[in-house]
Amino acid sequence: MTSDSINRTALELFAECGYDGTSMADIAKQVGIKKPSLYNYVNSKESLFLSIIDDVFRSYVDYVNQSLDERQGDTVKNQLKQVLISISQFLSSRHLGMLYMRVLMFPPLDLKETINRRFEAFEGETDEIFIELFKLGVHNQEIKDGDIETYVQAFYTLLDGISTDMFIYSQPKVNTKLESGWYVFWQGICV
Amino acid sequence: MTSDSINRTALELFAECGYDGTSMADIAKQVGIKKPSLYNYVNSKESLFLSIIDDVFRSYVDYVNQSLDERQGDTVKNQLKQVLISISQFLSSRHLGMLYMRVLMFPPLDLKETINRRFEAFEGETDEIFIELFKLGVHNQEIKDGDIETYVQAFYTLLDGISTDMFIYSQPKVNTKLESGWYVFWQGICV
DNA sequence: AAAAAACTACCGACCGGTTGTTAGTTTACA
DNA sequence: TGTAAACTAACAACCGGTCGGTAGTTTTTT
Repeated sequence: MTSDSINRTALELFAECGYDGTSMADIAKQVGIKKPSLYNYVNSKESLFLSIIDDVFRSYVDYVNQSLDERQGDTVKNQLKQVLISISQFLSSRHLGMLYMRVLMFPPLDLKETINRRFEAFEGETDEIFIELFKLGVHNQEIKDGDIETYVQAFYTLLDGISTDMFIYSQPKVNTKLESGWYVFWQGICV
Repeated sequence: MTSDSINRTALELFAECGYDGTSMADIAKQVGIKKPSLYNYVNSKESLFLSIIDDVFRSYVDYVNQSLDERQGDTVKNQLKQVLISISQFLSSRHLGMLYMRVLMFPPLDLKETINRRFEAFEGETDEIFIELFKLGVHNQEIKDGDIETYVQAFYTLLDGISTDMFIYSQPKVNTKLESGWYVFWQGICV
């Protein structure tokens, strides 16, 4: 389907070159049609971009949820580490992850507010999951009895750190950083 | 001086709108001159951008060095936390920090290699400092005797996480994350 | 001290090329 | 034959960058 091809290509180019760095002509060329033909499938560059952003956010949340489901029943330690690995995998699936981070940190200026609103709608979905997970860890006596909120925030920060590193350093370096960050984090909260 | 004003304005716009999102006309307008007059001070958009990037990298390294110098003789714990705070301050000076992160993570595609080369030239300058600091901490029996490289990498990851958060969350939220991240990190490595 | 030359700072007009987008027309398929 | 999807042609607006030229100041020469 041409429509799918347009979405795939737009995702790739927006991720790699940014919103301003991607022209409709670029997209059309890579799809294999002429620029005006795009408008049989798309209302505007802006709406194409926004619809793709929605897909990206949704994929992210789904990915986290799914990878946790698969490990349900496992130790909290293993579940948490699995999340770290899953998210680093999601982000390393180049285009999805790249666009996710790019748009979160540096959205095109005129779309900033729109994007922020859409992001916050997704953000809450993951919060609850982690709070429960850390509570369970404390209950199971895997994790030191302390302020849950502190643990969650520290975990998010670790997550953001690794996410960022994926775009700066090579894959092996990122793995080292993941292992190091996780090691110290777990030392910091385990009983 | 007009030349200074151009540099200040260009830094601001490149940071806020990105390379592709900033036109020479935009810069000129904000400086208060017409576009052709810009070219009395600047050879090209590209060279203007690269010279500003160099300034940004240099500022970053200088800032870290200076904030460490001021705390020399203090406990390693305090010195490390000071670095965290200093860098979050540097990054929160909106435009310098914003352009630093933007260019590191999502450089304009045609300048990617050039920028990477310039970054690596600066990167090494901070490495040595941290290794020595952690070694000192172990020697002073503030820090558990373990793999120094692991500690440094975990610290960098914490740093990157907080840096990233500055662009996603509000200042109070970032402070919470900094405190949480630091608390767990230090718990993870202290004796 | 006066005249000439050089320099600085700036601008309007313009270049070739690209941007997102529309209108009207042809092609392919059911 | 009708409909969907592709096309060509064109649009106004903007892009980075250059040109020739004009004031006003500074420096050099006579």
